[in-house]
Amino acid sequence: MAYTDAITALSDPTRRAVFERLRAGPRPVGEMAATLPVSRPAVSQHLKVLKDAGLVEETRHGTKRFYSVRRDGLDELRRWIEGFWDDVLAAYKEAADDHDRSKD
Amino acid sequence: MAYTDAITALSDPTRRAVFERLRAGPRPVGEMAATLPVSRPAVSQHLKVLKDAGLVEETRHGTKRFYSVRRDGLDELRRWIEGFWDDVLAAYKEAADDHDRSKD
DNA sequence: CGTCTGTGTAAGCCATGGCTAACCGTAAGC
DNA sequence: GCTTACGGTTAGCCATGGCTTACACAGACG
Repeated sequence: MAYTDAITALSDPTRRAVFERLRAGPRPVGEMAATLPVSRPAVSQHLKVLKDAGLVEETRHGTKRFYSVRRDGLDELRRWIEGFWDDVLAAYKEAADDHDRSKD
Repeated sequence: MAYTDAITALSDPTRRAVFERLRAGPRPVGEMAATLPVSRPAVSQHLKVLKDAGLVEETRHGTKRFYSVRRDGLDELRRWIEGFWDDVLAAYKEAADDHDRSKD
């Protein structure tokens, strides 16, 4: 059920903004909070949710903590969508075949 | 910003359950509500959200309304994840390269 | 036309959860 | 050992939104 945690975590706009900050690589909390319209504790809370959802991981360097995207977490979500996508295409194709047969 | 609507719509468990019912093809509202733990109006409301998010489309047959997955909507979400995924891999590779260079 | 079937809509209740402010813990630098 | 920098945690407030019940509406059928 991990992909559901990922979707839930990414449903919040602020949390997506936090996550987007990690697109290009690891970032410390304070740096991200400085470019966001919410307080640092809020960012910290969002990072906790992202971490619990398996989308993010933490690396400590002294008193700083760098957060980065956890690729396995993102990949689970990716695979769910691919699977859904495949099923939808298959159902669509099957419906088209049925329609073709009905025309005989 | 359409993929954000898709993620927001899919963040609710019940709404995901509704959406999953459409994996294998079009379904009328009542049939879906019968296999879900919520009332029919609730399902109707969820379908409205999914429709507004571009994830679902409606086809009327007499008094019945068949809902089906709208492929364009799902594809937008798919592409966002693919793009994010590519960026993360690129950032990871770049970091590895930097690390290699620093070892000279 | 009446009625039954299938569904959307409106009002109101209540739980979830995101935000801030205040506080606590820990590593670094002197 | 103080102080400062960097962040996680808690308490409490308030908006969002999902659910049900009651109502409205359109097409099929006699």
